[in-house]
This record gives sequence, C-alpha cells and structure tokens, in this order.
Amino acid sequence: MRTAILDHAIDLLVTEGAAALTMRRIASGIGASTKVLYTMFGGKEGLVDALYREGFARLRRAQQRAHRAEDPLTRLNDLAAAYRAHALAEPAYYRVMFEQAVPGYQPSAEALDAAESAFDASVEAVQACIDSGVFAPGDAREISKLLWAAAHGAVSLEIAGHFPPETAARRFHTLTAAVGQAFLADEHGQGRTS
Amino acid sequence: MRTAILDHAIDLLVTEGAAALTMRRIASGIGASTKVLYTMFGGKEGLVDALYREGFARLRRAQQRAHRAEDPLTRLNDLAAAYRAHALAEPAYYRVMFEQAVPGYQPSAEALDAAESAFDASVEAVQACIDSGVFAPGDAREISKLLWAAAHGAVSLEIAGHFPPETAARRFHTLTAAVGQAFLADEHGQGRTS
DNA sequence: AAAATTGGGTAACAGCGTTACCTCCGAGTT
DNA sequence: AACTCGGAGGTAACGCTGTTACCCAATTTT
Repeated sequence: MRTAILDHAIDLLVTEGAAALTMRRIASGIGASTKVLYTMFGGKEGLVDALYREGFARLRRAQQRAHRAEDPLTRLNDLAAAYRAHALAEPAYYRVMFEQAVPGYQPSAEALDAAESAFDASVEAVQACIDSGVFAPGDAREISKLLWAAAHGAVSLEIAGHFPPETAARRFHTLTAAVGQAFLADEHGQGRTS
Repeated sequence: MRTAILDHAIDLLVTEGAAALTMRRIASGIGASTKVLYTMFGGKEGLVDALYREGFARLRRAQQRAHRAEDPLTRLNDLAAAYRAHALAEPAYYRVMFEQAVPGYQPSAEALDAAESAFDASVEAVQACIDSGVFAPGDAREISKLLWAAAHGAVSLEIAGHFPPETAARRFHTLTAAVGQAFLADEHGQGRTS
C-alpha cells in the first residue's frame, strides 16, 4: 500500500512535474481517499520526504552501477558522467532533491544524512585516486564534496536553462576535469590549492 | 504604482519567503485589490518574472560594487566572494533566480539573456587575467561561466543544507580557487584542461 | 457474543490563482 | 457645458490546493 502510493507519486512527479504532485491526484490515482495519505505519511511534507530519500537512493544506485572501471581517475570521470545523466534523466526528481520544488519542504537532518550516502561511491573513487598516487594525499570526503558541488553547479545551471544543450555537456566535463586537476599529485610543481 | 507592487512583493519574498508571495497578500499589502496585479503584470508569472529580472539586476550591481581591486586575480576572487555574500544575504531571492521557488515559473529566453548581463563584470575580470598573462589565452566568457557554475554549485549546496556553515565558506573558496587554477598560464608545465 | 479500537470515506474549511461582472472616474466629442 | 464612452479597479465567485472533523464499518479484544 505504502509502495503503491509512492509509486504513483513518483509517476506523477516524473511525468507531469512537481506541480501535479497533489494529495488529491495521488489519492484518486490509487483509487483511495486523501485520508490514507495522511495516516500513512502524516501530510505532504512526510510524503515529499519519502520522495526525497527515494531520489537519493536512486542516485546512489546509479552511482554504484557506474562504479566499474579499473583506472581510478576513469572511474571518477564515469561517476561524474553518471551523475549528470541521472539528473537529466529525471529533472523533476532532481528539483525535489536540490531545488525545493515542493514549496514547504525542507529536508530534516536525518534526510540530509541519508542523502550523503549517495556519494559513498564517489568518496571511494577519490580515495582510490589518492591511494594509487594519482591524487595528492588529502581528505577524500572533502574532495568528493567539492567535485559534487562542481557537478551540481553545472547540472543545475543546465536545468535552469542557463547552459544551452549543445554546450552543457562540454562545460560539465571541462569543469569537473578542472576541479579534479587541482588535486592531482604534485608531479609538475604546479601550485597546490589551499 | 508598479514599483509599489514590486517593493511590497520583494519585501514579502525577503522577509517571509516565497511561500508568502501570494497575489492576495501583495494586493492587500498595498491596500488594493488583486485585479491591479493582473492588469499590471498579467498574472503571477509576470510578477515573478519581474522579480527574477530584479534579482539579477541586484546581483549585477553587487558585482559591480566589488569590481575594484587592481590585481586581476584578486578582482576575480573578490567577485566570487561577493557572489556568495549576495546569495546568502537574500536566499529567498536566490531561490527565485536559480531554483524555481515559485512553482510554475520558467524564465523566458529574454529573461535568461537579461540574467547573463549580471556576469559582465566577471567576464571582464577573466579577460583582464588573460590579457595580463595570469591566465592562459582562452574564451573569457566561457571561463567565466565555468567559474559561475562552480560558485553556484557551492552556494546552492550550502543553502540546501548540505554544507554546514562552518565549512561552507572554506569549500566555496577552495572550489573556486581550484577552478581558477586550471586556467592559469602554463608556467609550470601542468596539464591543460581540454 | 459484545465491546472497543482502528482505518478509511465524505465533506467541509481556509487559502490559493484567476476572472466575470459591475461600478465609476476621467477624457474626448458634440 | 453636457454627454458619451472606454478602461481601470473593486466584489465576489470558481475551481483548485492541503488539511481535518465527523462518521461508519470492520476488525480485534475481552
């Protein structure tokens, strides 16, 4: 039952966007009354919270699927590409997760913690880059977050319409590569990022 | 009259957030009926469009105010810092501009064009870095957009709650510095970003 | 078997964006 | 100067939203 509600909510979100995500439509879509949603999720906020977590769970699975290549730097690149592909595949989900597409919702601390686990694969890949000497020693978690911010910035501007489609992919790659480059092992004497 | 409406709408947006930005509240706040808003702006979308443009106009002014330092690289850093400061000073505005805090609104092509002018100062600063030999030759507009994406990503994650306050400033600086570093003139033989 | 508790449907409330209707004020015409 | 006419603005309604008080049926407990 709970999964039926979530499935239909996700379907509405993906096919018609966040504006169509109303309690009445979800309820009528599963042939029930809105009361069920309130006993089950406590309100729209609880339902959106479930969608938020589901969105990051999907992102985590997408990242794990991309976590295959041998070379650690290639793996990191693949993860970044998978991040963008996942975001663009379901922009409505991305908006729920990062921009608050549902007006009132603010993720709780637990939800934010759960979201963080979506980037475990990225942290591992960065750590592998450090361990193999490709990256200089450093905090893998911190570097991963910076890569995330760069990727998120590029994707977010793309979804918002500021990056035209034909250049968005190139910019995404250039930006993530530029950030990655800053953490390369110091083989050439270039400056270190503070 | 038009400015009175916008002033009150901005006031509502800044002090109570996007959720309080309703046609009825704006109208009653200026002691008029909602009909005025519709004859003047054509609907909520037109009003939010005006707020969107105003937000980028304010950002542009904030960038111009920060555009003072002599050293081009310092100037670019100042612009980045001003960008973050401006975004954090009025997060509700930032949400209207980048995340679509008002459910239905999607900026028109003209609005996106107008938004772009907010980054003229950044493009100029990048061009100055190239002209003075600090940056390698390249497309200043393109580099500026990448810096923008990085800054936006860090600020956006900060506002969304993913970056705790005490580390957000450091991460913002590290990230923008890392991106800037990738475009430095090739004095040390480090690899070039493709 | 009777009683208590729980889950779900109905219908209502307040508030939202929007608009049809009407009034009324000011400008242009005769 | 009076009269008409056009458009700006207020009133009130429509259909929608999230939410909940009320009620009934069904299930579980004693």
